[in-house]
Amino acid sequence: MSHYPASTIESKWQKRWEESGLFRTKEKPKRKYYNLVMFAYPSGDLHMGHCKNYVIGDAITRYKRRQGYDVLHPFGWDAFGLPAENAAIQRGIHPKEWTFQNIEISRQGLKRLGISYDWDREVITCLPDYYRWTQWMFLLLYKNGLAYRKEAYVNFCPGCQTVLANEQVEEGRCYRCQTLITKRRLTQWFFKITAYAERLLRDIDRLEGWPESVKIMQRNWIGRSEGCLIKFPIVGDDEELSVFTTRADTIYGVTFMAVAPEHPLIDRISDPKITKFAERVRATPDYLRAGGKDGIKTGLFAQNPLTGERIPIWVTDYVLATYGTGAVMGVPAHDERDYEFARLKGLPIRKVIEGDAEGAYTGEGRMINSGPFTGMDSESGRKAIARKLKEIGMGGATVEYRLRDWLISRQRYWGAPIPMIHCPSCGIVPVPEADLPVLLPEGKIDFLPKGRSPLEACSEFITTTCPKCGGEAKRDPDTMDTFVCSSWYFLRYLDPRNDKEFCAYDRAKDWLPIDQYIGGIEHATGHLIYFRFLTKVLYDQGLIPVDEPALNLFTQGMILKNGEKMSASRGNTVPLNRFLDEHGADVARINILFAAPPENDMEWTDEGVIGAERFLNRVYRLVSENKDRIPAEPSEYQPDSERAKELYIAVNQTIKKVTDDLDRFKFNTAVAAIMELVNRIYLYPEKDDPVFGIAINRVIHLLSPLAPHLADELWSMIGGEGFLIEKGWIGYDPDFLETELRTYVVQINGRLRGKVEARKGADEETIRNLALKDPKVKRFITGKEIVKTIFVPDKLINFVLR
RNA sequence: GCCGGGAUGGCGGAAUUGGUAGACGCAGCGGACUUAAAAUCCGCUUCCCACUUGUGGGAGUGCCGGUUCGAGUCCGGCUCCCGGCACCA
Repeated sequence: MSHYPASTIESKWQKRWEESGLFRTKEKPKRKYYNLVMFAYPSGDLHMGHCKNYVIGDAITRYKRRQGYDVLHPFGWDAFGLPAENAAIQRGIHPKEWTFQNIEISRQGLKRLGISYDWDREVITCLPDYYRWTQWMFLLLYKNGLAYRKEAYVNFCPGCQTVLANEQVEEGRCYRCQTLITKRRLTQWFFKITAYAERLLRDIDRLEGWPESVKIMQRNWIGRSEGCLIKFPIVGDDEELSVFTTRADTIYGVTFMAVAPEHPLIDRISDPKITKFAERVRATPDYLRAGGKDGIKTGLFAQNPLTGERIPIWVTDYVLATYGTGAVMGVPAHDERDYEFARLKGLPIRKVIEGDAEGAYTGEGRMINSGPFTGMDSESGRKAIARKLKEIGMGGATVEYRLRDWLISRQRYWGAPIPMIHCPSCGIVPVPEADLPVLLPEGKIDFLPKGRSPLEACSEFITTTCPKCGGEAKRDPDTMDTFVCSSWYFLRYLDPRNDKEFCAYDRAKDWLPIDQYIGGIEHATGHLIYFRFLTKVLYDQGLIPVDEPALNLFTQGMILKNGEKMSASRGNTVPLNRFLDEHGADVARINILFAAPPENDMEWTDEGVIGAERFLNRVYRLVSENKDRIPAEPSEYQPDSERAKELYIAVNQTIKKVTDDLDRFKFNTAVAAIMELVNRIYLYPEKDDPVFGIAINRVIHLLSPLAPHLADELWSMIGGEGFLIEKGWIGYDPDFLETELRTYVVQINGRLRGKVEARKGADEETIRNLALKDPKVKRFITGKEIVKTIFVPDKLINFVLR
């Protein structure tokens, strides 16, 4: 295949773009458009699998620029995190050095792809200039009671030797290394995201430009559940056992109480049999606990607050410590799990809701055996019982969420140190803001993970003085979850060199909210909740003007190779640099945009590359062979022949189609439309007809957001000035969108039987007469009666026969 | 199990509001150019049947049924695939 000189063209234009500062953001936007792609972990082996969101983001940026927006299109690096430390352990290279090498490689790759980032605003989360403000965020949350320390059973990854947030456990495994998660009882820092659960849930309704799937995932993740808190007094004790239930209407059917082995009540029992059982279950990973049913009597009894009945309390392995109160009321007749447990342990089963089912009847119905509530339906029974419980001070209606507080401590080195000091006399003291950043020590560190932070053994870091009393104290040895760094990076782009604030309010006002956010759907219940949370906190503090960060979200699919996600460990990557050497950036871009709708996963194939390359070659040839016939700035045009008019209409239709498609992220059909036009131009016989040159000129324009290097090259070949990104987006001539003559479909009983040509806007009579003249139609109609005629203007006529 | 999303030629996919199913690309077939090949350009290309060989007929968008003059599109029931959650009380 003869190639157009892609690499010459691409390096030439990349150099020119850079020299002219083409992608530098306007300081004061008039018509702002904040276009944000999720920043990246600098992995060092940049391959095609990484490129899809950059290519999409770039196409949108260039298109919006041409529509007259002042676009902010920044990029940065989510630069803290485990792989850097693992590299340090395996290869003896310092995480910082490894990270910066990778950033350099990746940045070059993105430049070679021709992505229009404003590199002046690059942020790198592992630089003190950045993590200083991550630490500042921590202190802000702390001051507002939203960062706190507690002892809890937490997810621990034996592979990474660190604790993890709920969002980082997938099917019982670590999201990074897939090691099975175990539980550990540790004192850790949490962010009180649950305080925002209701707002995070409610405001999902305002995210009109988000994919429905992401919104549903977030709603489920937050997991709002309306129910009732019920206090069961413990017999012979001042304490009560509180439970949460959505089925208060079944309270007369309680035959046992079940508590999680982590429940504080267990600590007060000294029976070694019970303690041993609880310990054993606690040590069992969640994934092994799931589904099982076992338990042991505590010997304690609770009292039903409505009936006064004595009910045995059991420790069980099936009650979750982390949901509700860590205890449930056991209603075997109406809950499958309680039923299973009761059958196993021979506990009584008491029906209190009418209804038939094998095992437990979990539906609603008329209440029976329920004292004064007997005869009510479930729903009114629940209300009445909640009211009653509230009246007697034993509970009442309440709302629970599945969402847990965000555990942000990590026992790793390569992260932002938690800016807290532990003083033997003053307790936990925050580092004064003026002392930020708390710098990560760069001396000799033993990175080998041991379940404790490597920083703990680094005395130059750990030993400090208490800001309050001046006495000797210790720093918190843990670093923050990298999702803390990534929950506010979109703000730093707005004011990246500010050393007084994380971002000046005016800058935030200029640019927020994000107009378009582009990234992977894998962040649906992690990053995309965290960054909404932090936005709300900052908004509540009056620090930014919006309480939702992004109005529109686009989640792109993955690029696959051989049906699998590209990754170095699978050995199925298409390395970026080699591909760019062989085919060029525009071929990569067109292939990515054309092969599948952007929200779908796409398979990277050699055949796809061939198609993209052939197309761009065809365009290049068209322009280079007809340079002198193509005007850079076409003047007013009126077609002077039927043929010319047809092509001119196709040109205008294509402009409209591509414009509409780009507005809706339908890059694949936009490319197809341009291909179609190019095919038509190739078939146009009269090369000296002005419409021929005009059509090619329009192709160059339409291609500019998608294959920008080639477009600028062709633009200069035809004598165009400057860069296409600076030109206004081309419009279409509404007078030439439709052909005068069109094909009307003739149907008989809804089946296609013929076609007739007629003028646009022809009336039913005309079409009917034409249709009835058609010999084929005639044949079908002969001997039958037309009982009804359906006429759709400009489209079809349908005869209903009997 | 629950909650989403999906199923269209040999393949990726298109069809904006119920109105010509299969745009565009790949692969395949045929032709032109060439000493030849590659590249390029042009044409054909859902399946089945018929013959007069370019025309006619039939079937067809996972399966079964419905609504409608007309269904890939709407409704009911199912099958399979993908994603999320998963003892959430």
